[in-house]
Amino acid sequence: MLTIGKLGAQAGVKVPTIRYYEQIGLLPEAGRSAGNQRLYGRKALERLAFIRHARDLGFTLEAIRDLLSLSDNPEQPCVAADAIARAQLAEVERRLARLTALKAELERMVVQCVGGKIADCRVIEVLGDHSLCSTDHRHPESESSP
Amino acid sequence: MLTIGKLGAQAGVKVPTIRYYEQIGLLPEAGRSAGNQRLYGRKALERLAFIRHARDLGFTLEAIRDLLSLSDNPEQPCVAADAIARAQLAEVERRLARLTALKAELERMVVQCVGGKIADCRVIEVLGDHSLCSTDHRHPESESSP
DNA sequence: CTTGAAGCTATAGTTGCTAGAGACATTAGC
DNA sequence: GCTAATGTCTCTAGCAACTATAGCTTCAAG
Repeated sequence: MLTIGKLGAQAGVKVPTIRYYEQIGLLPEAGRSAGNQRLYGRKALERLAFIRHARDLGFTLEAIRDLLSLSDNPEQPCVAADAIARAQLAEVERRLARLTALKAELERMVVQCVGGKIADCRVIEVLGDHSLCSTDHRHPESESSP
Repeated sequence: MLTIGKLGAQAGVKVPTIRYYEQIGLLPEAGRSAGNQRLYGRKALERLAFIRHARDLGFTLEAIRDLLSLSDNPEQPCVAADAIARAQLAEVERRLARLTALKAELERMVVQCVGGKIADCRVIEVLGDHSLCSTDHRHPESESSP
């Protein structure tokens, strides 16, 4: 049996994060020791490693919740899991495209900066005037995690 | 003079977001009409467009705060602005590298899925066992906005 | 003059954690 | 056996960067 600290160390997840996952129902409530400390077995470790790995791959907690409930029913068809993974892949591809455009624009910006006064600075100037941009990097369509 | 709605429409920023920017001090407090409604001039529009553009390029509000105060002092040297832009470029490049690795892993995952039962699903299996991965996509080093 | 859109304030919710306070449990060294 | 150092407990609040809601007032068109 593992205490929460050992579990976290083995799975690569911080202790408060584990408690948070329990709180939102991603992990089942752990058994407790005589002194009220959480104790975990191998199954909990596997489940937490699954979550950690999926987070590393950028899945949201909501998607992970679905994937976990799928993995809890091994007899069901796997189309749903496949769909979640494909959606995540599509999301990653959209972000890649967007970041590539941003990179190009930022490069243009810093390359043009010749290092004089702010009044002559291309960085400030370009930020103030979108028409100086080459690509259309508007409409952020959510850039967030991850 | 523009009402907050017109300003938002012109700059491509939602009305509550403008009020939020004012609240956190990114925009100065706007003048008010007789009926206590905010009124904006050309300068406010330029400043908001600057913010919007920088957000589109992924700068944090904190970085934008710095860029704005730089642009308010046009006689200062522009190294600071350049540094902020370069830092943002480096950040974008790190995210690109990471997303590229994620994309490869996700592709491997979905390609291997043959569509049977969950018990045989590669997606679930790979998520449960990191050693099945080809790349080391661990240590997220903050994937967040944008 | 009325109606509907747009504005106002203030508060709470989102995602995925992270940090802190103050109290109890466990373990290592002596 | 004792003490000190960790580790764990609960609870609350905070982060970014907004978004949404409620309940009100003001404005512009017909």
